[in-house]
Amino acid sequence: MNQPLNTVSLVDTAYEQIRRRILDNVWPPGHRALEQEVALALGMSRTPVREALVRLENDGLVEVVPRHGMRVLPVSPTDMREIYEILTALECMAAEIVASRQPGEAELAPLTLATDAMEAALAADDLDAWAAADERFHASLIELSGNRQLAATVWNYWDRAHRARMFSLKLRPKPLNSTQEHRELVERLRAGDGPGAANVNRAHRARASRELLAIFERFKLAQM
Amino acid sequence: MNQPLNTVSLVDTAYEQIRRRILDNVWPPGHRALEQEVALALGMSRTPVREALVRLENDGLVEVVPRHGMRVLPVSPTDMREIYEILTALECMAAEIVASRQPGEAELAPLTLATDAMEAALAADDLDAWAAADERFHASLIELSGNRQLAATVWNYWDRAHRARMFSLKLRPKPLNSTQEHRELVERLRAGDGPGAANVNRAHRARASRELLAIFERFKLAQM
DNA sequence: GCATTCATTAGCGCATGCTTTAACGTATGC
DNA sequence: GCATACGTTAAAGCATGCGCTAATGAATGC
Repeated sequence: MNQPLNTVSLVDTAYEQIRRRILDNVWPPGHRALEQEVALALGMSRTPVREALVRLENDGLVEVVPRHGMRVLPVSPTDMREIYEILTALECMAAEIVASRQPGEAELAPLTLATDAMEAALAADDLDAWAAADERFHASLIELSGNRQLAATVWNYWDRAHRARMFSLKLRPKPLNSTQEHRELVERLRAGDGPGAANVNRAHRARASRELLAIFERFKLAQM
Repeated sequence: MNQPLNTVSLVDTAYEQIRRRILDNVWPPGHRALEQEVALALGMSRTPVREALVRLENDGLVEVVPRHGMRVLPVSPTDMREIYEILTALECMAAEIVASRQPGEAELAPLTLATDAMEAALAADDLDAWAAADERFHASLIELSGNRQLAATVWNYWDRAHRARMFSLKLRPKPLNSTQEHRELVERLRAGDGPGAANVNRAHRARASRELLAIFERFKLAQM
């Protein structure tokens, strides 16, 4: 049994399926499953599942313990702090790179559009749409940097923090400051002010990180 | 055949062995080998080799192409630039974190010792020792940050850049500025000056990166 | 000679099976 | 009752085998 012409390998489907279940909290942090069970659930043999688990372990989403199968890893407050430090550093670097390129309006359009969408979503009280637009903003910034490896690393850490972010979305105060901070960042980018852009973004991330961690502590989401 | 009590798994040994061969340039960039060949070379079956290759591909060291086995990935000048941007961002963040902790002399000792060792190696004209000490300096700084995920990411990118760094070592001018820059960085850390430490480190990295890329271009190490 | 078709082959995706051994329950001793 | 020893079980590490298919080269047509 091999993958026909234009179908993906079982390893890839296993990887995607397991990843989705984890990110969507279908398999919440702490969830355990034996290789055999996963294989059964996905309708394949243990071999491709094992390979997918190797990748997911590498991504920091699961842990594989020899006689106990896989375990979906929780994200502790410490993990979140560490991840946000990394994301802050990388995003500031991205902002500096973009600013030093003196981007034109065409390049900056995705950023302003995403910010507009955030404002609209906030007005419509649609938190999910707000989160999606916010994500688009930051994704666009990263992509504008042109650094593909940086992008790959950022996506990976975003995945790790995804569940916690989604969870906090409903618990935190309305994200009223973000749009203004985004507009300031775009302004710095437009002006070609690298250090300024980095500083605005650092402050933005520091605030968001502080708020998120506060919620974490308050709701004891140590098992998230 | 299974791993007895305190021996590592074949997957782990395969991973380490292949990684070593790549980093030590025994298998240079572009080197290709079929799964079966690798398995034979390491005295095991294809299964553990496949799993090791998945990890190595994730690390960005090799590429696996279905009918052509693994291929050791070259590091292009673009890759190097991207990697150095990432390393700069993460190391500056580490420096800021360390500085903000107001580290005592005991904590800073590994940094000063490594810098001393660099100076001694330079006086003795021992480039390998210099590189090892330089690596120790940067490793200590990262570890002092206490951010384990940041450290893991940095190690990974270091691996990627390792071969190019080793190669350039013999081609570049004597690294005379580094020790002084390191001492300035330690001074900023000691003073608890986070932004200052980050700036010093940024300049340090920017210079090193510039020099390395210049060598790259000059010697057309596109296949490194 | 160059393109196209076809036959051959071998590389690998995946399933399966074997073996080891850690985990757990049970029994025994104190 | 608690600890220790022992037998049982099943999870997973790894080897192997099967079948598919892409790659290669030969054969044919132009």
